[in-house]
Amino acid sequence: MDMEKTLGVIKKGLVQLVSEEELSEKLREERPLRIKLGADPSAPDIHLGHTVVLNKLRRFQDLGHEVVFIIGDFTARIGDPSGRSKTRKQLSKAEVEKNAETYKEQVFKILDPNKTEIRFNSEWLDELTFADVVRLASKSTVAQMLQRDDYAKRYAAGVPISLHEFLYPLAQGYDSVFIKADVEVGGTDQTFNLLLAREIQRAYGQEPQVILTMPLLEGTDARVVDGELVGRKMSKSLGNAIGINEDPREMFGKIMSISDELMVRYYKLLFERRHAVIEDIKEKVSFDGELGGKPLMEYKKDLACEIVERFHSKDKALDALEHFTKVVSKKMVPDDIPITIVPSGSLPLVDLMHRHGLVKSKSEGGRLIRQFAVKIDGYTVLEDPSGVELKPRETKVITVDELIIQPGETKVIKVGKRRFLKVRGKA
RNA sequence: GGGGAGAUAGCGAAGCGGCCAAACGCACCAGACUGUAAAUCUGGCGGCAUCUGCCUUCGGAGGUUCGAAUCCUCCUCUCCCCA
Repeated sequence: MDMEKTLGVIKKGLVQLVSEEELSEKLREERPLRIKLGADPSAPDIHLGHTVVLNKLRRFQDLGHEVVFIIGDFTARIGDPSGRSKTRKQLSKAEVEKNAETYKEQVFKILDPNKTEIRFNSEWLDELTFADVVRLASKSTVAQMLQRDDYAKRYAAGVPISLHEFLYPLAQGYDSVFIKADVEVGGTDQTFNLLLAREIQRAYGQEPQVILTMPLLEGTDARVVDGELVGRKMSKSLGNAIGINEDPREMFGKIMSISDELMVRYYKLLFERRHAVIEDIKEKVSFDGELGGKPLMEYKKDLACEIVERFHSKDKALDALEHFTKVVSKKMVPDDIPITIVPSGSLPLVDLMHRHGLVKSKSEGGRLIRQFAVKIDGYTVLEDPSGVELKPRETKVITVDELIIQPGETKVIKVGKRRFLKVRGKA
């Protein structure tokens, strides 16, 4: 493959490249480059946001380069402050090890294991003496550290920054020195760390790594405000992430709940080759979803199917699609709810819901019944119809305090849209 | 070393002796509506009991009071200013 083409593949979809000249230089050496990827094992679930970077690494592997995957077991014990408003908690050694295992297993859903070298940074960071650390720290300044956005913000807002947090980017830079990284890829939130690593490498007499930053994938809660897509980055702790190991149906549902504009973004960042589709959808989004041909929702279903298929299987994707259509679109009861055997006779309903995890507390159960959120076999349950004015509704209404169930009889209790319990009376 | 400010439910933030299980916003849950588990609107959002009852909660430990998130003492932690 010629240089132009190779650069084209590498440059696709990235935000920043420092620098193209250095990269061409390295590529011309015609050796497998060492591409660094750092991972913090404090959040062991890889989500769609991570896959943007991982896909880029895979491209490098396909071009014959090797990925050095550094599990930051040492740095996890320090805590990475990236994009945080608070100091992260520190992990114990045992937790880190367990998380690292989970990480590896997931990362190879995308990366080629034969071209991946896995290292733990405690291997070299544990060896540093205090004098070494002081020397490393002298390579940077406080003013430099405060350039980093999240430090600056926290400092300005009076949110504490522990001194040890300044050591994190330094340690990460030292990782690059130790493994002799040629290239490092990260999200745009890592820009500071990536750049600092170049400085550190220089200070240690090494050729600085080329850095590539990828766009951050917005979380599922991103919305359009004044025509602009705004949203925080996908992150497990913000609760807006879709994990690649998540239950296929759950995954599917989460994708279906994203806004139309975000769908375009996902198509773009997760499936970089599908420009035609994107243009097609974009046009529809701007026309409010009704521009002949395929309805927008179908595109969203396609996206959901593709994503589920990528991380699970075609069968799982089809199952998730069917489940969604059934439960969400048609509001039907799924036919594969596990059956719970309960004593036959008369059972207090709220108790029953509580005991089998449909509601967090009995108080919540009572509230939900009052809000007409509980149905039994399709009939809405009313707590006390005598005092309540019945609104006309499509489903029939029954009054239940006690659920009466005969031996061998089966009933389905539904709470809200997607909490189900199938009970069968004990024979 | 000196001076000042602060710690409230998942988060942010009011309250500053009884009307406080504690305003409001976010998140979350439900209902309506929808192509959608989106947006919007409405309601809910400590637990147990269930016709206005009880128990746990406002950094921690004591104390004052008929009564404290609110006052006092000590402790722990944080921020700011000066040196």
